[in-house]
Amino acid sequence: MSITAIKSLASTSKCEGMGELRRGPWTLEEDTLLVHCVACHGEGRWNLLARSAGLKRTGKSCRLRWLNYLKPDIKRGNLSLEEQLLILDLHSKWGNRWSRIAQHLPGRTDNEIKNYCRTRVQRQLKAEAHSALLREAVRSCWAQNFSSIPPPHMFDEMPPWASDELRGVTSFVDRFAISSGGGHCSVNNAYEVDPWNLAPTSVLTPTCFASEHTSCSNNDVTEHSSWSMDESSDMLKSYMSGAESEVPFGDDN
DNA sequence: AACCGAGTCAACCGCGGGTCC
DNA sequence: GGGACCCGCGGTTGACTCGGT
Repeated sequence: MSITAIKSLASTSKCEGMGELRRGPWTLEEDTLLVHCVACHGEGRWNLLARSAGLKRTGKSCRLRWLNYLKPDIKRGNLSLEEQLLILDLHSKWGNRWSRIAQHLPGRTDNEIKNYCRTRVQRQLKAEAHSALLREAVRSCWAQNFSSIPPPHMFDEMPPWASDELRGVTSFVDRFAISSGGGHCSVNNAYEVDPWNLAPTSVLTPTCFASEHTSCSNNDVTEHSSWSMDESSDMLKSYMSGAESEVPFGDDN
């Protein structure tokens, strides 16, 4: 297709009246036109480039389209584990400096990394909400079965006065949370699948404890795919009685 | 088959910094 | 010095897809 033909297409497609700027998704014709113009004139001077190409787009829009989608060395597809770990690492160092992080991941754009992290953060927040749900459910379970022992803060930050017994239960809850994470994921294989799942509160299944029957399972307890509320409280009781080994899952760490 | 909610991702917006006149 | 313009960054939006019901 000649450049004239492309220009003609771009100027007539869905755009009435000269001077009106097009918005929304880019058409194939616009993409082709932009690629051609960048090949001729190079990157930069985006407003000028947009005008000279006859594109009814802002320079900004052209730049974004080129950098995030049309540039030849853009990588497509899922992020590899190495890339995910690198993002995790760099994000912990630099925070939301997406472009800076992107510089260390050849072929990945800041937009892509930003979207990736946002998705993870949302997932994390949800998981934390689920975690709160679990804590509340266990709290309620506790209230029914261990009413003689005050439960109020046992799943929050441990107060100085907390007994070793209470600390032990917190440990139990934490281990439960980790072990039940991601449906069928132990901590180890969750890490292999997705390093962001390493955060201890990020791996709860939503239905754990929240419904009448739990649906927790993990690699260590394949035989225990369904625990009732009673069974859960039994587990708490046996744990409290010092029979830690009876808790039906091992230490994933 | 239709609907709905969650997840994904391309694109837009606002702002700040740099440069040029 | 300051106004206009350009560029890049990070935040946000909205369309689309897909899986579950």
